[in-house]
Amino acid sequence: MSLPDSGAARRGRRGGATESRDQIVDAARRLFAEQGFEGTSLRQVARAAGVDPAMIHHFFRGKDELFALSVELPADPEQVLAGMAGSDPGERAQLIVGTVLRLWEGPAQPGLLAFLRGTIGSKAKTALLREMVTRTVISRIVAGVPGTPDELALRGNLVATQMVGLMMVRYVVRLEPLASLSPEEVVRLTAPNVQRYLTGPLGH
Amino acid sequence: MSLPDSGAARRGRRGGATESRDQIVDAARRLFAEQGFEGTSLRQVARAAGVDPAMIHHFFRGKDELFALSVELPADPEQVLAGMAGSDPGERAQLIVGTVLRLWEGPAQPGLLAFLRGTIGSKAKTALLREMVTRTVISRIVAGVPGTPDELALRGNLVATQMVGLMMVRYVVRLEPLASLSPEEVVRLTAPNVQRYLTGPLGH
DNA sequence: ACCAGAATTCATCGCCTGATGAATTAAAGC
DNA sequence: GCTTTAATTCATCAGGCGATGAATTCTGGT
Repeated sequence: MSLPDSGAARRGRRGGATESRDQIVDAARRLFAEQGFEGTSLRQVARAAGVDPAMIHHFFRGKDELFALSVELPADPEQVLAGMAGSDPGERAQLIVGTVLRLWEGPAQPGLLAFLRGTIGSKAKTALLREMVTRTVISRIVAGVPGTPDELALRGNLVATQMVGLMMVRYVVRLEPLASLSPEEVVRLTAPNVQRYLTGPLGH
Repeated sequence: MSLPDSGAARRGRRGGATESRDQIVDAARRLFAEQGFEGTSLRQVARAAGVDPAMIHHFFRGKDELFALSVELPADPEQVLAGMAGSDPGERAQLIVGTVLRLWEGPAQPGLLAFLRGTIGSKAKTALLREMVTRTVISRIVAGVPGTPDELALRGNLVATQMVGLMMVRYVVRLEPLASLSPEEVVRLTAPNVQRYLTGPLGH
């Protein structure tokens, strides 16, 4: 008797390799990307991962830690932006757009979406985003570009408008036809304007 | 005995003019803008409005309706975009950027922020945003621009990247110095690139 | 073979959520 | 002044939330 596996999971450690932790992180990444931080419950994550909700607290300190780890960028910014500072400022736009697109087209996309959704959703978290973007991203993008510090800060902001807008429209809102274009075409279409912000004349 | 008004509000209708409904909407707009839809509870809204939580259900059908009404744009898109289709396409960029900035600098800002935070936070709601942007905004922006329909759709997308990016960087993330620039300067700096997307050559 | 420790589930806690219905009070209509 | 209607609060519901602690079962080291 006692049908061995009638749906309800048995208690205690499962047989075979242990992969629950990864499944939790994967499910969390996906759900955070779709619904944001507040919109996603730990029970939802556990259900999607095929796991008991208590497991999440076994592996992580709580929802915040799970979010931080799920959203952790697969490649750290310093590495992604390596080579930026050394490149020719006069041709850097293609590199910038290409790098951003390569990042988003790869496996980091769910994490990046989760990061955006979770971050933009609350005022407090956008402050962290601002710091991070200003210090680690923009500073590298304008490195080596001629101009006063004030001017470079402004040029960095302007480049950011175009890149942020591109990410939002292509990956978050997914407007067509832009969302379906090949990365090469997107670079071709947008890089010239990015280059003008970076090294062209400011204003009309 | 029975201290007449020791903090706790008495039951029944309040004296004087009735303004609770407006206070609820105002508080909701502010909180939705700061914390997004999921991150804001009705009890929080009621507390901020100085009102019992049940009032919200007295005036509105539920959280969704309150959100919809709080976030309702003070001016409808058709009115804001009036004159767009009739303007000279060769000089339209200044009008576009100026219109967007004027809208955001005015009293609509909290509502717009709430709309963005609430909308971007969830996948389902971005679908509605996409429809609305495509049908009522982009179609008007490219009206009268020469080109095939496919080309105009692409041009509209590209204009959207720049405008969305500008809104995100200036009003949501608030990068400096861009966030503190005068609207005129922002128009001067960004309109040329918008104009290229609208009527200039596509690609390098 | 044994045992320490990790993985997994269960039962439960206290709290907050959105929502409802009844009771109370003031305003408006007549 | 009486009656109807709207505004306001209270008490309460069922359900979901994040979290915790104990019980159970497997793995790995020795």
